[in-house]
Amino acid sequence: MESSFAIIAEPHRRAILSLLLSSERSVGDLERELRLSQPSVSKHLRVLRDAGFVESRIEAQRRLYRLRPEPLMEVDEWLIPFRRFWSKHLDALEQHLDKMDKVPPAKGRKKHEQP
Amino acid sequence: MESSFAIIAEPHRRAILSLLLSSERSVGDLERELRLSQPSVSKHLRVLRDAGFVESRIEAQRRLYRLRPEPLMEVDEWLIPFRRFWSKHLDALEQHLDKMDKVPPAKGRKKHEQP
DNA sequence: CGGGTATATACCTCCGTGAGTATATATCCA
DNA sequence: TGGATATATACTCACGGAGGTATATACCCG
Repeated sequence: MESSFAIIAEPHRRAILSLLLSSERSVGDLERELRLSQPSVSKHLRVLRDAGFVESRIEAQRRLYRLRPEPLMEVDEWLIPFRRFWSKHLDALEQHLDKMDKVPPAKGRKKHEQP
Repeated sequence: MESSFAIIAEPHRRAILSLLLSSERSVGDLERELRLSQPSVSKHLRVLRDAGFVESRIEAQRRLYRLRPEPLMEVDEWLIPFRRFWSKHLDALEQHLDKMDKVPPAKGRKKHEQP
């Protein structure tokens, strides 16, 4: 019951997902491409599969893993209000930076601003 | 130098970011809203600030924290190729959006708001 | 100045997790 | 059938991170 966010916090798992973007791969493929031990790859794939990020099909002794969209879509949806936020504020930010660029810091003296 | 993904893997930190969407808040505000000890809140804010997710301004003895857009934009960018991927799987997309839809299905196709 | 408030830091503990080695399971082929 | 290949699981270890308590720091106001 880990959140999708926790799942993709792991760099190797993000790498796996990115690799699977182009085509499905076997555990051995990923092992070589990630330069990680086979059990580690298998365990990451287990986590990803339990969370619905990937699914596998069997071909002979191999298991071919491929992407599934749903969990990352949840992450994408969590970002929606933040996208609204930064599209609202980016203009103001640019204006602000622009002003800082032209006007030297003339305001009241700056004290310790290191919280 | 933790990745933005690791930062937002922590549920309390995501909660902080969501709260800051509506308005800036002091540590005490967040402490009450999260029901977390003050030092824990401060530590999460420290992590968020070091990673650029928030910034603070001083008002009397309080520190008011507000959102900064950049780090979440990086996350958003990482998702771009995956969005392309799942837009190829329109069936699953429709299913998912239908499930998310609060309004009972109107006749025929529905339209979903999208930024 | 001194007491009250607000926040940050130090220190400790506990738990989860990622990595590795060794082993089990499964499938193919000669 | 037996050996080779491919993947999964069991077990262990070490490290980091999140939480709490206690304390330091900073600012306000009477």
